[in-house]
Amino acid sequence: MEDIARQAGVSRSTVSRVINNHPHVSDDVRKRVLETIQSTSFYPNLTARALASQRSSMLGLLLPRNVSSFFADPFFPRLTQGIAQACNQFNNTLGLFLITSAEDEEKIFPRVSRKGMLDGILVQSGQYGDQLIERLMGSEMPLVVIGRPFYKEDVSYIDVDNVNAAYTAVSHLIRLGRRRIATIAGAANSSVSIDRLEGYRLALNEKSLPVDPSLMVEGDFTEVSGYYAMRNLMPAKPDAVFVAADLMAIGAMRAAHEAGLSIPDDIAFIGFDDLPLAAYSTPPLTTVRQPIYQLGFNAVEILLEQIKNGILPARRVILNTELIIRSSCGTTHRKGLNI
Amino acid sequence: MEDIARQAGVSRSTVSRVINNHPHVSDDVRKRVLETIQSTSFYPNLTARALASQRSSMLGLLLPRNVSSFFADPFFPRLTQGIAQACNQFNNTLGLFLITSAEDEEKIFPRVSRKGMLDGILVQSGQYGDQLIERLMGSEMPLVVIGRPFYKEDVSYIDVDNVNAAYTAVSHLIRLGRRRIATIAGAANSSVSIDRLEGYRLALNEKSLPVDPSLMVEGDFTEVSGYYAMRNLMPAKPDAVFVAADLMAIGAMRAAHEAGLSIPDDIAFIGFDDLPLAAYSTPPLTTVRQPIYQLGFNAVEILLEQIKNGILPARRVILNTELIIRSSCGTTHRKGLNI
DNA sequence: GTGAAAGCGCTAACAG
DNA sequence: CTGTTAGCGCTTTCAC
Repeated sequence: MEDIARQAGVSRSTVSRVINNHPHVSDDVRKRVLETIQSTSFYPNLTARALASQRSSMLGLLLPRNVSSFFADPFFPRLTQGIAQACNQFNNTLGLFLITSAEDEEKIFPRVSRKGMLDGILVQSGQYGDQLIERLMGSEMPLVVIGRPFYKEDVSYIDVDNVNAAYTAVSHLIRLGRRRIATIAGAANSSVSIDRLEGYRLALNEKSLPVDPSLMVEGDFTEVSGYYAMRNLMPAKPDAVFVAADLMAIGAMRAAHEAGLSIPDDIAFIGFDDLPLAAYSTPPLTTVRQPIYQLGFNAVEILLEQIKNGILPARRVILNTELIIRSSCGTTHRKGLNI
Repeated sequence: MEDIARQAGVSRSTVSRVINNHPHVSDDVRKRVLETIQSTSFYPNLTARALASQRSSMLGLLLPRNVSSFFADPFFPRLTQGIAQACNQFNNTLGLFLITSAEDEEKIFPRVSRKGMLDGILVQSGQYGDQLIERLMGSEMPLVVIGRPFYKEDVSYIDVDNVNAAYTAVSHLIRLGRRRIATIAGAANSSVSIDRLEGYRLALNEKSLPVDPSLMVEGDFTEVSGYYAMRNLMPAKPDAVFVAADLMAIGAMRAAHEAGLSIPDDIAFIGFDDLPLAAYSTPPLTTVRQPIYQLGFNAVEILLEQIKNGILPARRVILNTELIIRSSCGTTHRKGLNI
């Protein structure tokens, strides 16, 4: 920078102003500086800039997950993409922190919670009992939670409307004439699972259908868990299943096929996510599309805005979902009523 | 740091020495400093340290991928995990850079290729024609490529032995009596696909079996592409298929089932990856297990070593794979020879 | 509109 | 073994 200041015949301050697009620089000087920057292929040292300006232009993404679920569920890669693209678009760098153990957390926490390395934090909503988010709130770092946190006083977060999504899906099954509607939920300690289960209950209650525990089983978002969950469900003879993830739905349909059930005649399925897979399963899966990429992208936007304007007031953003109707849920049930 | 130096009654240099575990500090002074650090819950500003020491302790992971493949293939999350855990273990921070367009690359390249923000770079081997790795080699940054690069002069890289893995898998099918062995390869412009295809050819050649183009089709690593690839393969009536990815193998088996073929009696399958899914497919999938997590973890180790000791000589590390035999490939073919 | 000067918070010779 | 003194490469008042 010294060099390019000399070459352009100005001071370092002026070069700095040009680089940072400050006003109050005469056009010709700006042009001259820009040219020498071009010719020198100079690029500012980001560390030095961060130290001087107290802004690193780096955002941290914390993923407090057990090892398996991180790579079982396509949700994370997709979310990460949205975040990464947003970071790039707004000229920020993304730091990735996978927290898979308590030791990880102890190592990572001080690194991310003090001013210095990061301007702000995105954290995936953890499991019930997880204290990470509260600890993070205790620090002065701007924070946006992805997914509804359990203790949500004064945190900004972004989530999809899981309750309503599940409600809509199950209501659809009811409308088609299904009456023994089961659900394969996700892990009970995540807010996602809780909310989807809540939507399931709401829809049943609304139509005065019983909420039967023998029709409710739990998986862990993997294909395999869906397969076994479905086998456990068999004795209860459901005529439809609302599954909290496409991957589990695929596994569940595999179990149904093996048992000789015909889909959707004997049993209907609705998944959640709308993975690319869903359109090509046998039969194609009716599912709830959630804007995962948008979730990540918007989270970055919110975080950046809070970094700029202060962390209060906490913002809450809920994105809508969409029911994508394919053939796994059938049309009106064969025994069914007209709509 | 100023404060804690004063509180401990020493100079800042001494505090620095203690923090960085330098020798030549008396035990009692060290202890005193450590105590005040504890009580103050002081944590050094990493940006300042990076600027002063010219080492950021931050590694960059560059993923030059088209959008879809990044989240279709569980390979990436798993790899990322290995890398993230290694970074954490060695007290480094991981920066994630997804490159999904030429503009992305132009924005990201200067950020990562100059000293300042990163100490070193991990880059996923790109596609044929991709110039990113060469550009990166032109910079002075330590670099480790994950996967065999196309132009491999003087780059350090780490890869699994894809040629040998495919050779072993196909040889196994031959040994079981299969004679019309097809393959569903990955995208032709990736080194992974090329190497696996090479191993396929080697095995056939060794036993003087013809390499029949009608038995060779291409997918893109997704389940769906495997499904359609298998349908394209049907007319050629293969009695076995070596599939370059488990996900595609699952899709291919789905197509085979739909066509009324029995696995492994009519047709055998071998996949690649050994995803958790593979053990639970119908039938359980014989597949090549590759140490993806290790790949990532070791890549970090190599990079860190090069950062410490200089980037020359380039290191090449090839990890071994393992054929996991399940029932999708059958035992000796029903028409078969004894082994 | 531009330059001079003072840091940002830490590390690293260099003395002692 | 410890303190003093310069910086690392940039941003940012504050004068002019």
